[in-house]
Amino acid sequence: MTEIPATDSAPPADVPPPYAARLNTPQREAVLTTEGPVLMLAGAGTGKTAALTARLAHLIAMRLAWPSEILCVTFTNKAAREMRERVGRHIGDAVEGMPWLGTFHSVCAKMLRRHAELVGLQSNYTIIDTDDQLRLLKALIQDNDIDDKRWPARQLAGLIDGWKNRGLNPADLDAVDNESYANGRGQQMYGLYQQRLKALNACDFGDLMLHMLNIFRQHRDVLEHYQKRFKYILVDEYQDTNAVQYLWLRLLAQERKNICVVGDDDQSIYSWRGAEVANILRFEKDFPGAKVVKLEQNYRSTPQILAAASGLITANSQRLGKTLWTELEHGEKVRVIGVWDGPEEARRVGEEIERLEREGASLDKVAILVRAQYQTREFEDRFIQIGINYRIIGGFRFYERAEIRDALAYLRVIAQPADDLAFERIYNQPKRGLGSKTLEKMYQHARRTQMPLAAASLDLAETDELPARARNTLVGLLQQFVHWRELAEETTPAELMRAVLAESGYDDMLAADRSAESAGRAENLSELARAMEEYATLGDFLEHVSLIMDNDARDDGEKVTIMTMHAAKGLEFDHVFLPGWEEGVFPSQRSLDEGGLASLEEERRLAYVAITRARRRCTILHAANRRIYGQWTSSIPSRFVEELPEETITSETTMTGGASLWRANWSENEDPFAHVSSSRPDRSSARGPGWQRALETGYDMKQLVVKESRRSAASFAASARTDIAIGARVFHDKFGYGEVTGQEGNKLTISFEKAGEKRVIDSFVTLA
DNA sequence: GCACTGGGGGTTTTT
DNA sequence: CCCCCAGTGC
Repeated sequence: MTEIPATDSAPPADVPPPYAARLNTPQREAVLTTEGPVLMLAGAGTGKTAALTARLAHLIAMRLAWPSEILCVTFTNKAAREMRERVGRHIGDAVEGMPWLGTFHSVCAKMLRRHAELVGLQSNYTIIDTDDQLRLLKALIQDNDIDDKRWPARQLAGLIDGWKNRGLNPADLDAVDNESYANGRGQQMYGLYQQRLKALNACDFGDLMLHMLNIFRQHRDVLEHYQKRFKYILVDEYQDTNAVQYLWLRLLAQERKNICVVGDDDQSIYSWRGAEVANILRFEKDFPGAKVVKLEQNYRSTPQILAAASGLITANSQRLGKTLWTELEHGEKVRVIGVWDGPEEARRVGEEIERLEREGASLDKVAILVRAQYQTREFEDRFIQIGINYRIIGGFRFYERAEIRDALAYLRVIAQPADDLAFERIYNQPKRGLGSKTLEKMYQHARRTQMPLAAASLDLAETDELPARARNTLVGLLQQFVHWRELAEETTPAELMRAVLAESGYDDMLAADRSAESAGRAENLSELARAMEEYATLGDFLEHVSLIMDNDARDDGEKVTIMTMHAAKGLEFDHVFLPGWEEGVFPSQRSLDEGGLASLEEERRLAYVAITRARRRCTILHAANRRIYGQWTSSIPSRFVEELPEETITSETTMTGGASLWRANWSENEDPFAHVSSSRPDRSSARGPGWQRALETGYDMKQLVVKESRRSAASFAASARTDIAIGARVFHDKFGYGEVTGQEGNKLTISFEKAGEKRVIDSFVTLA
């Protein structure tokens, strides 16, 4: 995160308290304006975390509130952790007494433990994750004879999440919402889902907020209690709040109005999961007389990087408007590099990183930020090949791994015998010969008797409903659970888990598994046990696990970070590489197809976030050809490249422009593309003289780019080869011989003799 | 109950 | 192209 600035132009009036000493004027204003609503508009890298933590320290140091009387909410555990750490540096151990510093969800979970009965739950309710949610919904969909092919559980889960994000209970849905699932069964299914959760004494992530909002709305006494308690409210990343969070905050802040929100409308990149930029845009209306403080001095990036990002974002229409500036000395311009294709892009980035290494840069300070997860692959392949250490953030998180979820499921059943979802997950894991037939009977019985699944199973095992083998197995398993429950009373959670893994046969299963992953799985489980050491009770641990799903990979050595732009928000790196700036990749095809202008503007904000992660150097790349889902597609540079102010960038290319220019400069028989489809690791030797000439004369990419990208897809088709027609027999380096069955611009559909039907770029084939 | 095969689908991600 | 799931066959 942003460092506190070392210099400050404004002289302090008195001797400032230590927490305010290094703040600039607007930062200090945001810290010292304790009473009334404050909107802190903090641009990227302007020290908002410093200001926020100083404000917390100030409130406590001035005795305006006890730590326990301050509500401070963030979005991620990481942000909460960092805040706690930094506040701790100012106020010392008192930070331990800040029970209400946390994520929206953890704060709500804590409140809900106290008031669970008001929404029909017990205080030891389970928080289920997406996986459980999907399994539950799937069962409900099938029970209600809805075709889950046409109406997948994923979709319903998405809709329900969306409704909860908007603060809507089943009864609040309008006709349109209701129609959006299975021809008017949205409301019904949402209602059934909520009932089922209640029966399981469980809630999903969305419920944590929604239940508390419902409680605040229906129980004035509870609301007033918290309104009185929280003398000051601080909210980080306010531009990311969704409707339910907004409503929740507004209720809490209504009484005292001492609410300080921090955010940057230009960094709002989560609207697709319910965040509403409008919340920050209308703060002044919601809280009349709000003090607005703008943090505009950037301490992170060079003027060039800042200017490039600022120039880009001005293309957006809906902005509060800020002008970032910096006192940092000039650095390098943002580099824009055009390459031929994806593999070359990865090679190029690899070379650049090796160069940085030679210059003494730490790999920890280098990041590759991509639009979508699939883009990471190319870099991973390349880095393995040339031996650059890297880490990929995202993808599967620790607690989402199957073995971890299995282990947790055992613990959940031990802690809460009524946790059907957990029991269903492990009743036959490791394999005990209990299958779907048995499960069906278990469920039947559970439904009839209104018992939890585990209890019903025990009951069932005492009848002749099940074959003897299944009966014995089931009884044995349930007896183990009785034993483990006793064990839980007398041992630590970590010890308990080790015992469970050993006694359940899970360890044996992994040991017997000869697959490549099994060793890693066992390793993950011991890591889990290690993580459990710090918890005193099983309940404590389970609560933390369900809320803290992050895994900050252990740091072993310097590594280049590869991650999505979304995941990079709030981080900074000396050197940032931004590959894949092509129409359809970034901005993503989907944002272009759906969502209209708003969605495009969100992509642009994402570009802004991405560029502003860079402290020293920022390199943007785009490729002329990319393989997407196995199909080669020619691509034009992203419109965002054009929108970068010309004076802030330098452009270079390893080609003389787009594919069409190649063709203009080169006769077919010299086949300038030969090197592309070759799999030789070093292709430089395959570059024709024209390639070299192109590099030597240094074509001005910028101009070529503009010309190229202003073309419509249709005009691109004009550059298609005229020597190939449907029915032509052609040869392709990779796919062999085939017959052209379709032609669309420069893309051919070819029925290959061996490889089947493929879509390829015309320049990749020769007439046979 | 388990191994294989074919079809479908595939942004961004936190809690 | 690759992964996941569902459905089929043993």
